[in-house]
Amino acid sequence: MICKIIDEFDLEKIAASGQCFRMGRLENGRFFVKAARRYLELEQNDNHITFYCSEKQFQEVWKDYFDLDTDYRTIRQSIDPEDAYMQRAAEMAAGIRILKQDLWETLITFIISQQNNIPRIKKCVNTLCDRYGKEHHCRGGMCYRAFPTADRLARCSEQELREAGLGYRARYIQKTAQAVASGEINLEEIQNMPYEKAKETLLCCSGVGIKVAECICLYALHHIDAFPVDTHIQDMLTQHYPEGFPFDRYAGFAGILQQYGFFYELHGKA
DNA sequence: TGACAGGTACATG
DNA sequence: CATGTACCTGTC
Repeated sequence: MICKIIDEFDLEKIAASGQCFRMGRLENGRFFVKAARRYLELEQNDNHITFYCSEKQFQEVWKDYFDLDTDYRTIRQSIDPEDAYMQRAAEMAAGIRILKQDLWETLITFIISQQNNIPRIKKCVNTLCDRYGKEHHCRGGMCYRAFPTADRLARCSEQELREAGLGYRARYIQKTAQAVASGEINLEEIQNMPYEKAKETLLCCSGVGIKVAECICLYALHHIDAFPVDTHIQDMLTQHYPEGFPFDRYAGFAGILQQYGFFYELHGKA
């Protein structure tokens, strides 16, 4: 285990931010994160964060995953002082990070997210992992399941996926898994594309529309100009930005502000 | 009880 | 191209 001092980092908020669906709190107060085929536990005391992994794994995996090289305090400070709504939202949501998640896992989980709520999204994702994910063992005997591969999901029938609780999204996931497994959609190429090109390519996947494509660009590819508009963000835009959101003013970090707004809209404005 | 939940595909005008 | 509608399923 290793300890780091990290500013603007809040595990509770990140777990509830709706970017990832396999992160949560354990009974002993620690948090766990399952990402692609990895598993991590961590603990927070103010800005002291304990990572239960090696320094090597922290450097190679988690530093990047949690976007620890980005200065979120400076970003918050660069919000327009006149923009009272965003000031409020960002203060309330401070500590959230834009994660850099596995592209394949993000693609599937955000197809699942459509017309869906967070508890059920989590349930669906866990069911997929339990049924089709490879089993891994940690030191200490604890075991967990990785997110299933495209090849594995491509071998599932639509009916099988429906029985995993996916509903009408089963067909989308079956087709998208097929497209990725066959190479028709090349995720490695998408990793290297600029934002607009990546978005356009993702839109070719069944079940991926503009909103989901932007979520994938933001939460997996780290294109922080991506700005997914869901029902909550639509409410925010209607109520607080009737003249239009100032994308020019916030160029280069609009996606982070979207995340602050989303969290603020979703988790009470008290 | 029906609307709604972090939308999308597909059919029309 | 813009608008309308069906769609799994659990929850309030």
